[in-house]
Amino acid sequence: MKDIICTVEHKHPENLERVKKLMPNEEEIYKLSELFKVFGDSTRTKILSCLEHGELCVCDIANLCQMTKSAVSHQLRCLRQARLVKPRKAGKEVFYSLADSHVAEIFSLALVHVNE
Amino acid sequence: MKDIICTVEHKHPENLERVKKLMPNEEEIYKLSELFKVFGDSTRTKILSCLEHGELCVCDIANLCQMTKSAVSHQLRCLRQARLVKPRKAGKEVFYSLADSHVAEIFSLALVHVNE
DNA sequence: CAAATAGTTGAACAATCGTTCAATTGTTTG
DNA sequence: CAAACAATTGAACGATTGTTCAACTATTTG
Repeated sequence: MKDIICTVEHKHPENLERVKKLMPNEEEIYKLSELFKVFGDSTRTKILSCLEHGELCVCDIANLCQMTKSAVSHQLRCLRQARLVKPRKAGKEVFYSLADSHVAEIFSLALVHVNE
Repeated sequence: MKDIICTVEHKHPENLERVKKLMPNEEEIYKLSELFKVFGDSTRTKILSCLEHGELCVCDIANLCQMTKSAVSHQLRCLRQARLVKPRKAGKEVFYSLADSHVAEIFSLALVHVNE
C-alpha cells in the first residue's frame, strides 16, 4: 500500500500543536545538521583531533592522519567553509588551527556519550 | 606527480611526536565520527528536535517532520542503534523519546556555533 | 475472524561524498 | 631563472546513504 505521512485523524493533535511551536525553525535545523555532517567523517574528526593540540601545517596533518596531502587539503577546505579551522600562511607552508573553542567543547561532550 | 603523504624530511618532527601522544585513539575517533554522522542528516536532526519536548509516536513524528512513516521508521532505527532514542510500545503505537540528556546538551552547544 | 491501523523491513534507485590522480599555483632557494 | 617543495584544485570513480515502494507483522476493534 502507498505510504502516507499520517492518517487523517491522528490521535495526538495536542502534541502536534505543542511541539510544532517549540521546535527550532527549518533553517536552524538545517544549519545544525550541516555542522554535524562536517564532524561526521572519521578523517575530518581525526584532523580536528590533531588541531586540538595546537596549529599544524598541512604536511604534518597528513602525516599524523596517514592521508595524502591532497585528501587532507580537500577536507581542510570543508572544515574552513564550516568555520571550524582557520589558516595562517607562513612562506610555503600553511598552518591550520581550530577557529574557536566550540569544537573542543562539542567533542568532549560527545566523548562522554560514546564512552558510556 | 604522484601524491604522497609527506616528504621524507618534514620540518616539524617535534610536533608530530608531541601530538601523536595526545590524540585520542583510532577507535574513539571512529566512534565519535559515527555519532556525528547520525546527527549529520537534517531529517534525523529534525526528529531529535521534536523529541526534545517529550515522547511522540511514529505517526506524530512523521507529521511534524513532513515525512512518510516509512522514512521516519528507517531513521528511527538508525537513531536507536546509536542509542540516541528509545522506544516504548503501547498497543499499536510505539512512542519514542530521547535516550539521555546528551543529545540536548550537544545540540545547544552546536546551536551557539551556528548562530554566531 | 476480517478489516483497519501502526509500525517495520528489504530491495532498488538516485544523489551525495571522499579519495585518487594529475595538473597547477605560489614561494623559496641554489 | 630553474628546481624543489607546500598546498590547492577539478575531474573521475567507487562507495555510502536516504527515500520510495511494496510487502509484511502486530495489535485492536467491529
